[in-house]
Amino acid sequence: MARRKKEPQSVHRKNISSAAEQLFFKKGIENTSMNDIAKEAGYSKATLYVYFKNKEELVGVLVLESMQKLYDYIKLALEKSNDTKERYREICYALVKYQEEYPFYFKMVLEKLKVNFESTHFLPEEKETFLIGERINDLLFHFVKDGITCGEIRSDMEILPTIFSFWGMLSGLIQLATNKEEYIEQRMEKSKMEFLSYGFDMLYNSIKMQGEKE
Amino acid sequence: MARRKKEPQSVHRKNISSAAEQLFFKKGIENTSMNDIAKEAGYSKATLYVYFKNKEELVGVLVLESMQKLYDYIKLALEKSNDTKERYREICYALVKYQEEYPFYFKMVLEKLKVNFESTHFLPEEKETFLIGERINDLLFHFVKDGITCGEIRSDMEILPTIFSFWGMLSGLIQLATNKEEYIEQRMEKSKMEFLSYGFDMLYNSIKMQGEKE
Amino acid sequence: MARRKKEPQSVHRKNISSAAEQLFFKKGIENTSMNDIAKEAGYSKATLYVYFKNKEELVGVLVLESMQKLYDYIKLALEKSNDTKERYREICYALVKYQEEYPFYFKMVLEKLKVNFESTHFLPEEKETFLIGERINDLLFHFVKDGITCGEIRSDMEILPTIFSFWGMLSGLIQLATNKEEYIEQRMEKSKMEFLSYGFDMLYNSIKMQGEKE
Amino acid sequence: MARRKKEPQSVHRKNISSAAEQLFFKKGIENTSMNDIAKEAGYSKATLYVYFKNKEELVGVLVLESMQKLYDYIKLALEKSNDTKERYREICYALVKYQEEYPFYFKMVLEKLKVNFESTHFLPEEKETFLIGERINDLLFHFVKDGITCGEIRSDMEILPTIFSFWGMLSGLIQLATNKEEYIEQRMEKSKMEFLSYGFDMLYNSIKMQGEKE
DNA sequence: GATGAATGAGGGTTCATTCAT
DNA sequence: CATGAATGAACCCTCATTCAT
Repeated sequence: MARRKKEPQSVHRKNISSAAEQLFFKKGIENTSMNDIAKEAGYSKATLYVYFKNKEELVGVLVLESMQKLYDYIKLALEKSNDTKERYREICYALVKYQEEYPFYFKMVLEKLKVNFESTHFLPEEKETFLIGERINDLLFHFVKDGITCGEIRSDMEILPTIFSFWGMLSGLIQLATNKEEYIEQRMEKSKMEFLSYGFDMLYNSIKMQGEKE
Repeated sequence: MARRKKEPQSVHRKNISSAAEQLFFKKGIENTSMNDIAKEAGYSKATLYVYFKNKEELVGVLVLESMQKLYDYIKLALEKSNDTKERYREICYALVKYQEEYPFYFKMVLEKLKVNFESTHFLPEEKETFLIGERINDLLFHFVKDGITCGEIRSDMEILPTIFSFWGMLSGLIQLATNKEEYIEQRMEKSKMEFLSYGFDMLYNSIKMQGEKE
Repeated sequence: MARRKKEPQSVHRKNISSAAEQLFFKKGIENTSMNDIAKEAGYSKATLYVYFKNKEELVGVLVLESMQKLYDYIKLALEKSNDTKERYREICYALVKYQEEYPFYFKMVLEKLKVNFESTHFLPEEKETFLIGERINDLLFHFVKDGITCGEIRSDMEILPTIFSFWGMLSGLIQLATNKEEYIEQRMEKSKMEFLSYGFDMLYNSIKMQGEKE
Repeated sequence: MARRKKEPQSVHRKNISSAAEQLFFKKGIENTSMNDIAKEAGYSKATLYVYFKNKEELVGVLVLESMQKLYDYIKLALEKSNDTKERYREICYALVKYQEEYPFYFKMVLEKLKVNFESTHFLPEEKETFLIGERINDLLFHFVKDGITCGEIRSDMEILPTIFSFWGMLSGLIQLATNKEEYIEQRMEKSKMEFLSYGFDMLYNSIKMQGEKE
């Protein structure tokens, strides 16, 4: 078999992680074996272990990448407008986009990633993932704060619990919309996006300064 | 080994599914092998396949059973009060209780329910359970409708999308609260239940008739 | 593939352990894979794990068996005569026979079997193995004691250290004779057994009551 | 990475074998991978194969080196005294020291030396080491002969078989003492060295000229 | 000469499932 | 009907070794 050209490490890591990503997307993480990934990437199984310590690290890197992307999406969303409601919507759409690109990571963010402060054996990726998570929180924190400052969001909100509630609710909503898309279309005659819009708007009411006209 | 007394199929199915349920709760579905279940139930591994086509079907039946329980919880919750807000809260607590008892099914409800109900062969006495999801929807439908009728819920809500949004959001919220319990406690100095209460209340605002004082 | 007839468990265990024994004999324990054993025994690899928890247990059982055999050999050796020297020789021959049948266990007895009193996770086999070891010690203890009593062995010997020294020395001698057989034949013009006899006799002098004529 | 300065082969071989030796000592031969060695030595894995045909050869060279050291130890031991018993003891201690420094090589010497010296390609400066085993034998040969000459060792001994028997017995004894150290301490209330002394002395009796008072 | 890159072959182990009895 | 017995296929991972550059 022809030996590979000398390319920077990163290229191979990218090749592998891209293959993995695709398969994870198609079949889920658990149902994707290192064998599958190797085949998809065009490497031998053993080679995978040259570039990644193990499957966990591979997943970790992918999660990290996805969170970075999520951060970018949200940052961009916030820059699109100064209007709070507008910005809120953009964030929601950012989340939808994110979950369409990284459906399993989306799930993981909700499930697995139990942040373990004590755990001493953080993988480097986990540490970074955690930090990006915090930065995303910051972004949202300021978004809510600004909204309160300019009188568009109720002033009696506690910011942190609000952010977290939104996290949980929005991701739950998006996930349900995705998984039950067909059912929704049949029963409500709404497309997934229409349904989501409805849900997003509904949720916004819960924080909107009362008396304000939409 | 002495042959088992001839007992109705349903008894064996129950024995097996009960054992499975216990193990699923303790170790999760993926980490419970058919072997484990057989041992716990006191049957031979092969016998499991007499009563269930495969692991998937076994899971399917359990999911259904859990939904029956959820139905009961919600029904009970609605009977506790006539006040809409009160009833809403009771529903939320019912969901929390349900997810604590059946954490994995809860997850599955949100995920693409892999269990293929069509191909599962139910016993006659199990068949009726099949429509359980719809009955839960009915319950909620009437709850919202009643709330609108008596002026406690905004009249411009579309009931079905509202119900579904709540499903997604509440389950997302509960799941996040469960998985990030520790984090929440450290960052917000709120217990899981306090955090959830905050979230539940927040969400209620989104459907509450405006102008109403809480 | 034709299903096996229903035979008692023990038959299969025996089949497997026999195959393993043969392979261990030919290639050593480390170089024998579960795959090899399965093939040799005519079972599938997975079947091995039906009858043995893992490779370690398989080895453990074989070691136990071999020690049982060693015990039998020594017991028999001691019954062959009343003369101390004669009995000593028989013991030596028993050891030779044992090492020819179980060369790798012989090695293990010297190396691996660090008796670990503290270790709580004794495999059952390990416990039994340990006990058989003790019984073998008993046998030898009485042999030496008897020899002293009837004035054929020096009375100033400390029995336990003597036994242990003999264990180490005899096994070392036998092992060397086995591994260097060719070399011995070329350089000394002695067969392995002749060489061993020389060594055995030499060692006997070290405990023989002085002044006694051989 | 900067290419290495051009240094004589022997330097690289030494670097590599030193690294290997350290690791072998720490983790055993089997548990030390070529990867480990490369890292420890600061070379690339592939480079190891420039200087050594394979792992086996690397081990072979190390074994040889260790035998050189053993030779030195024994030579030194013999020079310490003129008294036969004294010299015998020093030899024993030399062996103990050797086995503590090179535990695995010690084992290999007793086992069927798998290292194929014939097919190993030695550097010129390593070639001379090849006959080291014979030279050790010579040393011992003269020791016994001298002992006989001065009437301290029984004159009816055959020298070569005696030497070999000692080899086997002493190494067996030392190995057992090492592996069963804990057991010995508990059962005999002797330290490893005390036990060994007892065994060494016992064995000496077997060659000592009778009638001699110790 | 030195190495980065790659891999074939194999390690032990688990598990859902099947089938003759 | 119930099961003991058996297995194929897969799992993640490791390692000594090779070869083009």
